[in-house]
Amino acid sequence: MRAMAAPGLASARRHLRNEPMIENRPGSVSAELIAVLVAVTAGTPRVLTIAEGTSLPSGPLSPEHRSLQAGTRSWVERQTHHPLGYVEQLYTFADNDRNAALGGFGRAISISYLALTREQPKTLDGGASWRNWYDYFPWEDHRQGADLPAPLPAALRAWAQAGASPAERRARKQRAAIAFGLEGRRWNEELVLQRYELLYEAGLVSEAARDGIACHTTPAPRLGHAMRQDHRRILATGIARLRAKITYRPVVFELMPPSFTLLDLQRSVEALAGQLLHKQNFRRLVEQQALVEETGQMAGATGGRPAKLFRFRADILQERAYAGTKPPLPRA
Amino acid sequence: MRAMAAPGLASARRHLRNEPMIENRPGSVSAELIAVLVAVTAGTPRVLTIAEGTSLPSGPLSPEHRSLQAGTRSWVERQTHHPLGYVEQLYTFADNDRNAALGGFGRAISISYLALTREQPKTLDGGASWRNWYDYFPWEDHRQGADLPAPLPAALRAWAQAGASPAERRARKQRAAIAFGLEGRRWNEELVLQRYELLYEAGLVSEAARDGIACHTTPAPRLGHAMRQDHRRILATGIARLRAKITYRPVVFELMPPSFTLLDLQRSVEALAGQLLHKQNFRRLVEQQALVEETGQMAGATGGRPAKLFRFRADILQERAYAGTKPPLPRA
DNA sequence: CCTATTTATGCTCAATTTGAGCATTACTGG
DNA sequence: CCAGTAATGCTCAAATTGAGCATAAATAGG
Repeated sequence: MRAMAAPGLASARRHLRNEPMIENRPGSVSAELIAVLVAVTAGTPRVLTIAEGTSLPSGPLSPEHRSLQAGTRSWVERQTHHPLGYVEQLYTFADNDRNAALGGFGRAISISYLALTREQPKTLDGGASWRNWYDYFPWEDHRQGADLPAPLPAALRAWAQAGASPAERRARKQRAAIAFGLEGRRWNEELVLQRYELLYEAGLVSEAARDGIACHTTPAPRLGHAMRQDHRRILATGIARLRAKITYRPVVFELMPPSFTLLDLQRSVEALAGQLLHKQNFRRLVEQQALVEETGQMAGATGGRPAKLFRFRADILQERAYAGTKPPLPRA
Repeated sequence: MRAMAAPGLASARRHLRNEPMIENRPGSVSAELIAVLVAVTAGTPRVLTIAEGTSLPSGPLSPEHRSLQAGTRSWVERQTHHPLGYVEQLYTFADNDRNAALGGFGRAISISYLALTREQPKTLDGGASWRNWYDYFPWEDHRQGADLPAPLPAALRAWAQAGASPAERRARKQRAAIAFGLEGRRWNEELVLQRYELLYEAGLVSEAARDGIACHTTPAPRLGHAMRQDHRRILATGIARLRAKITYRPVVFELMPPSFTLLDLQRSVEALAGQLLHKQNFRRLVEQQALVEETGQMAGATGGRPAKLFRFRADILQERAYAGTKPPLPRA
């Protein structure tokens, strides 16, 4: 054991002494940047895709990029022709399966970013399109009733029953209950990734079939639109991160137009969270946090009493973006 | 603009069609894994270092690693000779400055991980050592009074005053106030990275001097121990993440021995948070969350009334680790 | 044995925060 | 004028949080 420890430390120290590594370039990989670019348009959360909605936009990391974030920013801006408001690193994946895809050039690393914008008309390059993210995750939208898509409850039961041992069956059952808010538990909108991964393991999404994972329901349900590689998993990661983020940091603002009504703002938050919020409490929260101020103008035809228009307060926003807000923005 | 957009999309699509990229291997980098390995021993939060405490352990990503996390796990375990409880990806950095350090092999990517363990006696390889993390961030420990290290308040004022324009001076002042809880604001223990970055920009840490950043205080204070490259920034990222995490996920448990008193547990949380907690409220929280159960035994000489020993409840723990806890664990 | 000291543990209380709902106001379209 | 639809103002009870008082059970020293 002791002897085995040496190589790791040794090469770490070589780094530190600025000596180049000779031994066949260990750690050499190719790197690509993948973006989960989100906008909310007309109350629908949308994500930028390419290849008929089957891929997230991605591009190789290039030497001229000053930094990873700058790289992401630069080529996403090239594609969408407008600046990104908010960019945040999501996760880094290394996929051994991609060796083949890269012509034997060693392993590939994908560094994914979450970015927020407003959708601009007619700026997309051919092939790119905005898609409702609930096309990929229909079970995540609880704005119209909390019912899961039809085949899900039975399919989850079948999966739990297919466990090899009683202990595994119990564990599966509990896991499904937590993830999907079954058995009297409440739905937790932040468990997007956990739900996707469970469905993958249970063979209920096409990617699982593609990767040779069995399903215990016939005919096998294939929930939501599939994506190539693990892009849907990355999208799930992005959605989960965004849902968590809006509860403690005022990032919704990046998704809103310069002025908006409080209901507009609420609808956007609801679109992201996939859940409806209590209107009066939402207002109370927003107002008490003093994140917005009246523009003095009123919104046109809302269908009822006209609403005041608001804008964000730049000063407060900066502070909150930096330090976060104490009281959460939404809450089921 | 349109024309420029093509390359990004084109190479993204090439990925998707499984075509190898020819053009001089764009995106080829070397990758290393860096670990922020944390333990809490005798009420002190400690981090594993190498090279006399000036570096975090790091090693190249190697082809035999199944995944990034497995890679981190494997060589950290080799060095410390015991299994890691919890491993979580922290952040991925690409540093152009490292080109030289790698002998012109192109850019280097560092993928950092946060890992939690208990310190085991005598298992370290030569050169590695556990260090109190407050050696690197003395301003982060508020357990004995909330006073900042002596030169800080004046140095922060000097930095704010050195802003080029009135607007910049105001912005700097506000930023310092938010980060360090000045001007009647409360200290936010999660802003570890923001504070380190501010001190770096203000020239108040050695790394800034190394990188040629000016300081507006003489003699220039050099707060805390320095580390090589950007390892101190990575450590700050890890501490910030851990401080945030313990408020909504029961990760402290990875740092505790099999049985412990409630005060032991509280001291560990306090060590991480850098702040003291109200004892009775801490108990109330832990008990109400039902995360622990009595072992039936009592702790020996505590100096006063003997305390009950507790252990974690495996069942609840699993669930919480998966879904998170609603009520936060500590709270200033 | 008695006392001061130290820590564990049980319990109370007021201030906030949260979740939910009622009531009123101000528009639009018949 | 009336019905329908939102916006907006307010109230209320439950739950959570922050702080402190009181008591119990040990140890060390006289």
